[in-house]
Amino acid sequence: MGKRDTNRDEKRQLIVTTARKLMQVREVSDFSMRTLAEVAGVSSATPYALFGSKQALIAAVMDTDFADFMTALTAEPNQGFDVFFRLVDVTAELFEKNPGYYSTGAQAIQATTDQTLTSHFSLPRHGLFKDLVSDAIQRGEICHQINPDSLALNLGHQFYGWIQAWAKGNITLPDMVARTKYGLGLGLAAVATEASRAQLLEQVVAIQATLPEAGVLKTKPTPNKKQEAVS
Amino acid sequence: MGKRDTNRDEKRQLIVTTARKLMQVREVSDFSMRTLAEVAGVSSATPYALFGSKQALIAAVMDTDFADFMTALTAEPNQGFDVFFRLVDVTAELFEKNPGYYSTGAQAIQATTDQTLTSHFSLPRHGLFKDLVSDAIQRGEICHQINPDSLALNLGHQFYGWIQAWAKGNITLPDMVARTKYGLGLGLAAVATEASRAQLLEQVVAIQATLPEAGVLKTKPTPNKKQEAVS
DNA sequence: AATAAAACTAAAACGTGTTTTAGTTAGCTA
DNA sequence: TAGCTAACTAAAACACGTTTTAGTTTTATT
Repeated sequence: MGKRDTNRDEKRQLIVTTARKLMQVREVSDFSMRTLAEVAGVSSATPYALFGSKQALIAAVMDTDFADFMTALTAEPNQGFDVFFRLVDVTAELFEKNPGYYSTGAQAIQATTDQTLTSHFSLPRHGLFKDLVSDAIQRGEICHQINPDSLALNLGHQFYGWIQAWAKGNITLPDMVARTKYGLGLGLAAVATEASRAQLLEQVVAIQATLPEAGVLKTKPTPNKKQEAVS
Repeated sequence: MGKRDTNRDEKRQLIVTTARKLMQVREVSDFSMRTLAEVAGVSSATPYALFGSKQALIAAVMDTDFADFMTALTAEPNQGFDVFFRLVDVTAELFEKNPGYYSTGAQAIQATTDQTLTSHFSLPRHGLFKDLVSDAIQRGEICHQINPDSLALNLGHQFYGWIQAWAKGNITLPDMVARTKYGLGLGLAAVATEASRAQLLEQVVAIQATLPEAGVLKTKPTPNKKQEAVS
């Protein structure tokens, strides 16, 4: 690798690092490409030359932490259905440490129409779910008619959806945990073999008791930004 | 209602109608507030005075069709678990008639951070699901420990998520139907009483057979918009 | 009819993401 | 060392959503 490439990589790193800092200061909107360029001491055209778009840049930022994310997820002992629930807990713990960061990232990922970006994140997550499902099938906890791919996709879909709801501020983090566990619990209970099923349903009903009513959604009044004329 | 209000309502109607026309011409981006104002023969400030934001306007547009949507959904005979599956079919049929329109609308609804707008759409849908679940409980098809509110929210969440995936172009319409039915089928099978459960699982497995592999996601190459210098 | 209030307009402005242009720097190669 | 090329810069520009300003019309009230 020549020095040219090295310099480019260093600049990429610099921009990614700066972007991460900006993403962590809570307010999602406090992060424009112009201020990023200014803070990083770089032309505002450079991030576009190096990453292509704001979303691609954010993806690159999150990518650096993604390894940590995956190891945090897979570090858990892998036995029984509880591993799915622990997955949710671990994710929530991670989010709690850096809410602004993950919220910004999740929203950016979801806002993009670039398929490569989304699959870049969805595929590893899907792989993890698929492995967990396959293991459960082999342990005889899930009936063998089930295609790991299809089930994993459904579980991942639910997970992802509630994460997005949290990122948008529609639900709190504990709520996200409960609703995700509820969804995963249902999906698993449906295909669980008789032995595991009863216990799973018991857990689901227990979670259900902690859920707030759906009607109680946070609602703000219509944003009426017209201020009255000051006489 | 005085003439002032009448005029305002007429102007609202005019803008909504024009907006719907623009939304139907397929390309989501072919719809800027400036062109809308121009086509409607109205100042570009007027839609903001009357609706507040682009998203609110789109919500208003979709609102006019929402009644049709709900009647189309509820027109189906309400018996057995099949009603949930028919719900998905009816939605897909509606989407197929006007893909650009519903796709634009769904994306706009999802992009907004305005809670009132989202709940405006999620609440009636949630109500429908809740009613269906309650009915199923009373018919003894779903065990009575289940809280209709919680289950309905989960089913609606899955439904909504796959609709969004379709609106973003991540999956095809038949795929949306299959994956949604798969998800609903699982959720219902989990809580179905013994009698209904076997049949439901059979249907789920049948749907599963039609699902494409998760790995086969549409992927485009990274958007490399740099064109080469023309010598 | 006179006046106040509201609705609407045209036009400019702001802050975005993004692209383009033209010029400069820095590394590589002959 | 000389020259080529990729990388970078500064600055302007574009289109967008949105807001503001100031002026004009329309309606309701007295």
